[in-house]
Amino acid sequence: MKTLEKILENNKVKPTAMRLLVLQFILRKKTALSLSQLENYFDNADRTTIYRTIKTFVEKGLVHQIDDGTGVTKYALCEENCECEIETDLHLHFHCTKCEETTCLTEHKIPQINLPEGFIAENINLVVKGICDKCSTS
Amino acid sequence: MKTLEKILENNKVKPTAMRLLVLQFILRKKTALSLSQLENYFDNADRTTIYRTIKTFVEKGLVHQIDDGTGVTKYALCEENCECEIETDLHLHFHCTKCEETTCLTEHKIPQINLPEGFIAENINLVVKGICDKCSTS
DNA sequence: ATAAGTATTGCAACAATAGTGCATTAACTG
DNA sequence: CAGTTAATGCACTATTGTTGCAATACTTAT
Repeated sequence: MKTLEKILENNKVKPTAMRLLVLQFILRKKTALSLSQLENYFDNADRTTIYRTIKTFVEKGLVHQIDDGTGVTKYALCEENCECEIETDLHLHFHCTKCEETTCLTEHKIPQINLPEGFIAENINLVVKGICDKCSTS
Repeated sequence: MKTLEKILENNKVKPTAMRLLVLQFILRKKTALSLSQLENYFDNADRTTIYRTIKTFVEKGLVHQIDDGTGVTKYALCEENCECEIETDLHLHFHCTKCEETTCLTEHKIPQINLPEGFIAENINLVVKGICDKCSTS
């Protein structure tokens, strides 16, 4: 069990108070979260600080950015040794239309995609929308 | 060769001047386009009218909406008898990072995706980013 | 310990996109 | 032609994402 400080230091991010709080919040949440969720939670903190905190986390490879098709960028913790940017490691994301939560399905890699002649793939984003496990059983 | 009016009428959209112009523009473009592209092209037309025109087209199944990961919604013509909303008909979209155009790869269907227990898929969005055929050969 | 430099934070803006409410105009129907 | 319905234009508003700059806090060399 690593401390929050350790996690930040391992990713070469200086552990400031705000960063520790944001990291703690992300760690607790199982699903991906948006900037506005963070803003609401830390309602006495500055919007810009949260924005830049999360940007730092993304740059340093602590969290990855998710475009789940809602028009709002979501963020979720990277797995250890996660190589989000490498094509073969790309997993798919699930957005529940009922609870509106976005989940990383890290075990579900994106299948091989064939493109027409001349098209060169650099990055793939696959988002499935529907009802998540929690919502389908309740 | 259908007239513009016919296309609109077939989709139960009243053919107004603006709608005909917008449809003509969409038909000419091979790639998906954004609202701001339409706004720039019809620079003397009202933004709201264009906005509502395209919304009408989406509702009536004339065009489909594409989330290409740029944060800006794109629109492209549906194929004849296109059933965009039906899972089996979903094709993938390609966004070129060089020319920034988004293309429908209608021939490339989305492969079967396996989800964990309890997850129910309703819709799938697959966007590949990279270099398109035109940009890779020039 | 202190001065100088660097990193972080907070505040105030701005821009783009998406969307709504309402009045006006155009089109359609009896 | 009057009355109704649909479409348009204008004026806003909200949200998200983003930047510039000043104020603080943190580090490091002297």
